[in-house]
Amino acid sequence: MSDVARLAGVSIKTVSRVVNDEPGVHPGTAERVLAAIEQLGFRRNVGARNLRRGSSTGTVGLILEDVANPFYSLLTRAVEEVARQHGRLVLTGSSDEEPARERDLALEFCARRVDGLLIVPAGLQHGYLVPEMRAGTPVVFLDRPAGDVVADTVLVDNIGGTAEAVRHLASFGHRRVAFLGDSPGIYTAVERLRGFREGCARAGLRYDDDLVVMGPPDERGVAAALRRLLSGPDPATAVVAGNNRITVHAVRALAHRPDRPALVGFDDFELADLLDPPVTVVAHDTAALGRVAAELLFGRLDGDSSPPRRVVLPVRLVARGSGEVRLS
Amino acid sequence: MSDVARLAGVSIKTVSRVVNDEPGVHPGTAERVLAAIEQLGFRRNVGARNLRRGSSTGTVGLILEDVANPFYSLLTRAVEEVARQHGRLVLTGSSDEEPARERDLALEFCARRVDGLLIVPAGLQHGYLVPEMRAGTPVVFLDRPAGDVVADTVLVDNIGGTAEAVRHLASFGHRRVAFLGDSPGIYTAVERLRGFREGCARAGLRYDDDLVVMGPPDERGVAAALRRLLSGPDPATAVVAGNNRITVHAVRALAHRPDRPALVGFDDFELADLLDPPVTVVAHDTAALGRVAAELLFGRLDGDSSPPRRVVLPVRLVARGSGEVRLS
DNA sequence: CGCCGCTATGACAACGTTGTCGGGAGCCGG
DNA sequence: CCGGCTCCCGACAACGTTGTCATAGCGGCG
Repeated sequence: MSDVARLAGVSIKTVSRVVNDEPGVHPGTAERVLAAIEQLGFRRNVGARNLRRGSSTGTVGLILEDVANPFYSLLTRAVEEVARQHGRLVLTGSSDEEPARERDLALEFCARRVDGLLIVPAGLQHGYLVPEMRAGTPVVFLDRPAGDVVADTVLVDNIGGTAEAVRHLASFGHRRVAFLGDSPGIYTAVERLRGFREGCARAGLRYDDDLVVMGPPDERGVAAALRRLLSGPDPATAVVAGNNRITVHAVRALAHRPDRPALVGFDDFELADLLDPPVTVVAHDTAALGRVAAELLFGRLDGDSSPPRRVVLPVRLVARGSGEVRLS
Repeated sequence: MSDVARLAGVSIKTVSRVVNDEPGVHPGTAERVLAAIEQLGFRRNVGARNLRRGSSTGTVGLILEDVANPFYSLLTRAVEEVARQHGRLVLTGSSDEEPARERDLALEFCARRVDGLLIVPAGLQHGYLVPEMRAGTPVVFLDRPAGDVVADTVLVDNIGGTAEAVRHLASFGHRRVAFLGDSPGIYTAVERLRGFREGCARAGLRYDDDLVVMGPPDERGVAAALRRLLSGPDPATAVVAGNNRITVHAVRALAHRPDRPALVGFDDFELADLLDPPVTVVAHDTAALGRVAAELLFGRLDGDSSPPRRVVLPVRLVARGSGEVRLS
């Protein structure tokens, strides 16, 4: 900036005025300054500006499990869009479901003075955020609530969704319905399992521990679980898959089996309608999840200081075929 | 920081020393300072630190077309991973294929003094980056080269890939092969069209303008194009789809047609193997694209000042069924 | 006992920017 | 001719941090 000032023959304060479109600069002077800026390729240092003004850094942080997962990438895009409307940039980070990594990312973001944080929690301990929140950084949790801090939270109707999936399957005559869930450390996995039990109870199915498998959604694990669930004297005739990864792995594992069970997946996914059979899912508006969370965050940044809100977005069962297998 | 100093009964400089693990602080003093830091929830302001030290901001910028597209989200994840290994955070932004938006994002990133930029170019003019690059911000272009600046670039073998797709289809007897490409303003679309023509020439097929449709990859457009290509007196019997979006839309449009053409898509995508028929694609290592680009960038940051490199990653045809329809 | 050197600490300036304030030049009216 | 006003502009401090340098205290050694 001082280079620009020297070249234009003015003080740096005048350069600052021009850069900020402040009034009270002679047009001719402004022109000289702009020419100097152009010539030197000057770009204002936003960091220094924020330091001096004590103002917003114009960034928000987004922490999720894995951007490569289409569910989260949709969410990322939605957040980015709202951020753009509010003139903010987005710092993203994948936690890989590791609480320590989530924590490191969040604290790094805070050290960079993000205006706010959007977090898909990887664990249940978020006390580390308390000082930051007290210092004025709003935090919104997405998809899962935090274990031990009160803050805005946006969820989908996990319980209602899986319960509905069970009801749907039971209405086609299934009595042996299995549940394939993510690791029991994950909130949504536990909630969906709860919904599953609730659905069983309502449909008058006997809940059977042997029909539940919880674990990380890798291809081999899902395939092995399915082999077990579909064998034995009293095999499952229908499966509820607990999230998009598990559903996809299940579809792949079942592709060449003659005795395919009925299948309903949680989370919609691209091409579900083109598989054979098309996959019935409990769908929700993923983009809305991100959008609502981001809008809550920006509401806080705009001064909304009402008590923390918990928003639960509805789900709906999309019947496509894989879940409508009538038990003979 | 001065609050911490006051509480610990030391000067801010000593606090700074403690925060930075500098030697020469009495253990007892350090302990008092750490206690004060803990009590006040103090977190160092990285912005101020970078300002003073004139050092790296510890962030890199990534600009691509749309994170929600699985191709780009894979790429994002790969970049993030490399960045993490180098202790950097990633600022992301979607350009939506609009040059102005790409430019705004890039300049915002530069104003925030990112250490480097990774860009999937949305247009052909990148002169706006010259001052930044001269000022020392390394830039690496991914997936497409920049129009008018020389910089590191990582591409996939677009020409070889489509040429191979045509060769493959021709080997099954197809003579009327169509090409469905993205908008002609996009580098990869043009390159892949070139590869298509080259493939036609090598396979002894007559190149026919009527068999080429270029345009934005929306569902309706792709469906309409396919209707046209597959009708008339001399319809196409095989189709090369120019990218993952187009392939997916094509699969959907063709799903319920009796006269399905053979299909080869560019870019692999999840579930391609489970569709009916499984989709033959020209695959490449998307994560490697991001990884190599990011590594090039960090190489520059580590002082590599060799001439700009252009890396072209190989592709390979994955035959799954949709492309192996022998013409009767 | 005086000087050296080492340890632990603080005062100060500077990073790039902007808010505050003060002042010079020009103009007007009295 | 002078007071006051407006228009432009610059000097200076401050944001939170760290590099440089100075210094007080203290033990050891000749």
